[in-house]
Amino acid sequence: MKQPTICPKFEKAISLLSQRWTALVIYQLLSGPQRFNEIQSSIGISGKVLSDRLKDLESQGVIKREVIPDTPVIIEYSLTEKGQSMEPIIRAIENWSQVWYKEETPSSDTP
Amino acid sequence: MKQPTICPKFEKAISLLSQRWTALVIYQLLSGPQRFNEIQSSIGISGKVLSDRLKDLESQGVIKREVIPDTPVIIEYSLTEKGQSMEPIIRAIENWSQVWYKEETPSSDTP
DNA sequence: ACATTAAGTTACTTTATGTAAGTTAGTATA
DNA sequence: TATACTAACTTACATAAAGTAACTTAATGT
Repeated sequence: MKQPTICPKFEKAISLLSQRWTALVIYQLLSGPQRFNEIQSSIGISGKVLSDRLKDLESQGVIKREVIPDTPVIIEYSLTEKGQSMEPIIRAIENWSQVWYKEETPSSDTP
Repeated sequence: MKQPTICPKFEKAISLLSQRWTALVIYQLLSGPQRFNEIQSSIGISGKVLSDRLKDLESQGVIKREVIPDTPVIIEYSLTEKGQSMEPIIRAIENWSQVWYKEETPSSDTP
């Protein structure tokens, strides 16, 4: 028995953002257009899932895929206006995380 | 080869929010303390996963679980200060969704 | 005594994600 | 000319997360 009374637009946005990696991909592209391998190595996602996500985000109009006929061909992903307009969401998350997560000592320099 | 250069605090926040249902649970609790079944039926989540999420969010200090010794006992979930402070994130998502998703005609009243 | 309700839990199935190897096209190097 | 190399993916297979439905427990209510 499902009777979610939640606004369908909001639900769509939530289901987009609560897919794993989606927010990180968008975050990454906020710093400018990037290529497949750049995104992959900077956020540590598997090629398979990144490929899925990029297709998905492209079909939703959040990012665009551009083929640059260099040799060999370069494929560049960037945010559309729709994607760019998600910046406030990402910044809100970033801001919250700075307030609520305390510094750790992840460095194992001194054993 | 993983070398994510992303701020660990931000990553934590993202991994919290990109778990399915997490944002909707928080959204739901923004309108006040609620009981298990209320949350379940309002967002359409399964009991199993809601149970998981509530434990998770509680252990992360985002929500609190309160046992009210009525008869039978009432269990009420509400946002902590940490949880409450996620409101700007949720509102940013809400706002974006209103701008970027156009009205649909989900009603099948007129075939 | 039997049914009902809230708040879960359990067992099992389906879907999503991860891993690693393979593909394709176009050079670059031996 | 043959072998290597790189970017951008795919594919096949393994593991983890989510969904479904039935079950549990404790305390009523009929």
